[in-house]
Amino acid sequence: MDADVTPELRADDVSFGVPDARLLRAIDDHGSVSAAAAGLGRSRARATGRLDELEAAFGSLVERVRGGASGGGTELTAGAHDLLARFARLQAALSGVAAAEECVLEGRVTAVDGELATVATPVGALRALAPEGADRVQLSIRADAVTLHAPDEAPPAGGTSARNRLTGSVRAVERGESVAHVRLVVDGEDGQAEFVALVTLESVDRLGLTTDSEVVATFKATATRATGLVG
Amino acid sequence: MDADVTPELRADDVSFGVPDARLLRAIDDHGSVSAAAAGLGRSRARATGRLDELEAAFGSLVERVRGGASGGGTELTAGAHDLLARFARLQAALSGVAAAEECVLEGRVTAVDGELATVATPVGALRALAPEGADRVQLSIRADAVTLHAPDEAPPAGGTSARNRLTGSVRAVERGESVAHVRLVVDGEDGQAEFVALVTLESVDRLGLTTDSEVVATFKATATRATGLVG
DNA sequence: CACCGTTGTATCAATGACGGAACAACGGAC
DNA sequence: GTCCGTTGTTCCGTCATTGATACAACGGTG
Repeated sequence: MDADVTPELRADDVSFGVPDARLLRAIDDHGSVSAAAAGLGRSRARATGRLDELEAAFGSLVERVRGGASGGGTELTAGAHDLLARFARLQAALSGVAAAEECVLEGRVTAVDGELATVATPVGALRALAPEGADRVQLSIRADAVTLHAPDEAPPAGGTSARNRLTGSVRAVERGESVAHVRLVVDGEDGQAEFVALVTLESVDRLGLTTDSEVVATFKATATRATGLVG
Repeated sequence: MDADVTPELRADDVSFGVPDARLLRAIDDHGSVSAAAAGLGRSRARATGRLDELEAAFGSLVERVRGGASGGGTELTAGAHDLLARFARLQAALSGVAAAEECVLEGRVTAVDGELATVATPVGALRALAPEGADRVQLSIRADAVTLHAPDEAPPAGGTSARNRLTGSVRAVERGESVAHVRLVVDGEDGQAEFVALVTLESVDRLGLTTDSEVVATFKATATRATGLVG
């Protein structure tokens, strides 16, 4: 089972999505709507109409010329480049999240302050963003949100904005080409949990992480999400 | 302009999305496909067919009974509950990312090691995950990925897996109900950048953050995304 | 037995999205 | 003037998706 995500940027009830980004990029490559549409296997009339629709919501995206030495053509505006850049950032961020490994913990909400909740879990009380009214929840802590520290150099609680902090031991270091998944075992009074952190190989080496190493893991409350559990 | 996201879980070329989650939840609420479909304004025949399709890909999701004291009915299996829980986690994580403020920096890739790149930016060299072949890039650093530290208590570079570290000063603290956006100004040799971190009010108070406070910001290379720039 | 309310199954019609096709117009080049 | 390759605009036919509808079957209840 894989997670997939379809990103969209919305303005005035019009959504800019993957096919739209493809169209703009093809226009940039070919210099015309005709060639772009043909290259994408789309009808030119539809592509033109879509550009009109997008422009009505997002502002000027293309400059179209009919006639001339080359017969005419279409170029992207700076606004289109900005929109494409923003879309690319969103897509990269969302794809990264969809692909990330996570540690899932069940827990009970014991205190609430606005959207922030304190959740009792097998490995202790953790802070997370939670929906209103949730009681029994699951916490998701993604591998790219977990920072690892050498135990004697971990930041003191009062000196950092990372509100969650656990001590555990390394169960495995799975090295990739330039990053590694570090799997931790954290023991608590009410149980045990396995965490995973995605860190650079440089961090693995600098921290001297190997099986059975002791390590401190920190992660932000504002990057930790709780969702309600039913059934 | 708002970012929107459509999450999906995929298995065997079948995608489980928002309408599917709605259907399962309605079945759980009503105890029958008939009532669920009616409540959602969908055709029962289609809902039944969709369940068949989803079960073929994701395994048993419902137990259906025809006849009986109540005429029959349908209940969710444990597998369905697990699927819904996973979908909820994915949706929460993606929605959080789509809604997060970001700091965007333009830069140039100066070194590459697998998917990890070193990028020269106005505020110095930063580490990020980058697509292959990118030269001129934009870095996106989300507010929920930035950890703030008191300058005298920031973790030393060798003792933490957070590979990016900058010193800046607080320009503004925008307090919400339980979390705050802390805006930082970071000066570099080649320019200046404004960062934003999303932290709890507790962190603001513990770190004593106020306008002009000096602060150290750290963020992981594996949570920092670079995307190519054109045009 | 009839009735109830559900599930199992099949069919029909409507709708929206889409590509294909075609005519008109433009501004250079020859 | 003709030709070229583009844009501007309109219309047609196809296809996938969907809700509505209807008959059959089930297992209790009275």
